[in-house]
Amino acid sequence: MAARAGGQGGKQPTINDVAAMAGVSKKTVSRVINRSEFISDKTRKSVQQAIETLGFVPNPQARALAFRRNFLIALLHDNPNAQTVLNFQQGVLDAIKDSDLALLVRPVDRGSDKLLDDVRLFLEKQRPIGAMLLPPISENDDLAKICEDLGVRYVRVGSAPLDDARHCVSSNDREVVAEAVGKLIALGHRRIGFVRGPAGFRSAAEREEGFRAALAAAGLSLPDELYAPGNYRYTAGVEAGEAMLSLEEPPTAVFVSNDEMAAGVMSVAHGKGLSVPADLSIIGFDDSPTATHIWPALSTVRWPIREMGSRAARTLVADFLGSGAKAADDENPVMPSTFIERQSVAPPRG
Amino acid sequence: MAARAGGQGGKQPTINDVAAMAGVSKKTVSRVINRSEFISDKTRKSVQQAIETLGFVPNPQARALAFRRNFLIALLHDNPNAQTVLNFQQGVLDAIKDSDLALLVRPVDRGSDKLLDDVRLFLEKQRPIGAMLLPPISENDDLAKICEDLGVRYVRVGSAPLDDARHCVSSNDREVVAEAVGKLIALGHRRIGFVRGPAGFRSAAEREEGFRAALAAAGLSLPDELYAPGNYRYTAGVEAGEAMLSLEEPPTAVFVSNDEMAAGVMSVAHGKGLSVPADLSIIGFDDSPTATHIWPALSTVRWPIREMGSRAARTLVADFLGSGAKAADDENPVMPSTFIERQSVAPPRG
DNA sequence: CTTGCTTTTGACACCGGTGTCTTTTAGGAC
DNA sequence: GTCCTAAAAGACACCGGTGTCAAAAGCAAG
Repeated sequence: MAARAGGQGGKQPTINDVAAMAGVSKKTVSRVINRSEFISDKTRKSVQQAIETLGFVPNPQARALAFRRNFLIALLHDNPNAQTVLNFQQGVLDAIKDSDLALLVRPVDRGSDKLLDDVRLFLEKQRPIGAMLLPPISENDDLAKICEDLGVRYVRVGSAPLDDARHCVSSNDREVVAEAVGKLIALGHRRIGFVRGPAGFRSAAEREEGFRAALAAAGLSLPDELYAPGNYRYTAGVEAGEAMLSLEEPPTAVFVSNDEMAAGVMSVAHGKGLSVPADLSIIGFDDSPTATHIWPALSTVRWPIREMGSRAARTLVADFLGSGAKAADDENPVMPSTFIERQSVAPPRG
Repeated sequence: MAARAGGQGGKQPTINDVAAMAGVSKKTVSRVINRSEFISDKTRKSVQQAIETLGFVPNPQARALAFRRNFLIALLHDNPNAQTVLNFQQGVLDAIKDSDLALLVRPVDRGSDKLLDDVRLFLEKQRPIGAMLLPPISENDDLAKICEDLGVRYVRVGSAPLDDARHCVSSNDREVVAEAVGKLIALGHRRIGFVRGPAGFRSAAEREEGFRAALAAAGLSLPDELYAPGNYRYTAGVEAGEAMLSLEEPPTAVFVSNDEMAAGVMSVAHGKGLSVPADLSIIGFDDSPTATHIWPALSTVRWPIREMGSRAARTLVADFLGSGAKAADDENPVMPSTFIERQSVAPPRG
């Protein structure tokens, strides 16, 4: 009973059915499907008519076999953060929902020494038309090279340009961080702490550079005790907060490299009876849901990850469809991050 | 240059290469790949040897075409919450990472009147071996029926059993909520507010029933002003909090149907200068990252979504592999949620 | 050494499309 | 009307596997 229900005979119509109905060869139908230009309008119309009538949908597996390419986009990530991945996914799906592409998700383990082999095998098997690399694995040049070798288009997502425009979508973390920190300085803050992201992450480095640039521009320095390492996790924020807020002369403001760690710093402040923002101003990064869920709502930098997802997908699709589609080159691959002011920033006391 | 790099001749070995090397027919190789039992040990070994030597990996597209089935698992969801979806994904991936299945993600729009057609078309095209339905769309019986019709195995995920054990993985929200609320009562709370999830969500109904059961067991009633509708979003929590905490006689504790809304209620409390938990105890649901990011850390019910993902995937795989694999039936399809005590609960004042 | 099974293996068509190359058709020039 | 060329359509192999059914091989019994 199962799998045999439905229309006439219970099977999907195939290209042969369409060909028979339109009175042409299957190759001609194939040409219509693939929008070949060597076809007369008359034939095209009658074939389209038949396709319509039968409700024909080309079988993707067969096409994949013949094309030696699957109509899929692969998303490779090492889950830096659930929200980031899902927002990105959402952006990708926004972009491909009207194409007949589907999204294949593949988490990988950047720590594994089999990383490269895993990815290569995965791409060889699935043969997607394109792959998207999320940070931090987007920073791995070997992965990009594998894609190149395998003829899989790819786009790398990062906090700063990682590759040429065809292969990269990035944000401008550095500038925006500098801008945000500039505002703290303008408010009168002089002792400003910094909590860094994990070593080896380009985003962490970019944010640090933005931070330092802002200090430098104002002639301020960053004492060692106001600099904390971190790993983008809540607990690192807690540790950094505990260290800095126990100082004899604690900072009046902190820039924290992501929202999750910022939440950790804020918890410590609350725990010590400090008022945010009156006693301590905090700025985070990402504009994750956490930023608005905590109290007071966190001033942060909105990272346009969903838009980057759409953009990355459009780049792949345009590239795949060839010159016909609007080339991606005329779009700027740098998507602006923006500083969002909420309630966690105020002038320093006194 | 691209796509032609690599080993000898630059192409993947095919089943024919293996057959030639082992001196058998391709059908025999196919039998080895598919673990057919009608094969002599001697032949099997020599074929496996050849497969090994050549590094042969069967082409999934070709198999999909011949099998009329893709080696994919589809995840259908209507993004109830990013964290939920991603955790579930993670669970699925834990379970399938050693099989040669891949995960296809498909968000759908439950509001759309084309929902059923969309899903049907998607499944007809992709022909995954199985599909997983996340709440709230898992509650839609028509979707399950479509899977059934198309011969796609499916698993529905929910807050209570939605289907028979082969087709469902669920948690026991009701009991655990009752348990959690029971603890509030045991601490001495008598005026306990409730913030509900969206209408039409089974999880919302289950949690409400658990809540009411706990009150009933203690002989307490739920006055109208302590009952707030909600939609699982932060802002709904804020609204509910504003309404309840402006009452002349505000509740001393609230059970909120998810963490995100609980964060909203907590913000309002902070804004009104109320201390949590001294003035107001709050319990949430989900154990999302938000629960630990806010201050004070939220007591909540941990919803085992990742485990449910693994379990759902294992059910599909076992079903697919047939009787050979451990049948799913001997596992209990109800995964226990657990109450987690953190800092947002205390006895009522005075 | 046959005979009669059962177990293994192979030949060949087929899944549903696309690539290549050939043939047919359509048009324009003469 | 004939010839030539470009555009359109078709024939057929092929992508890399699996299903079906027939043939070959293995083996116990006669």
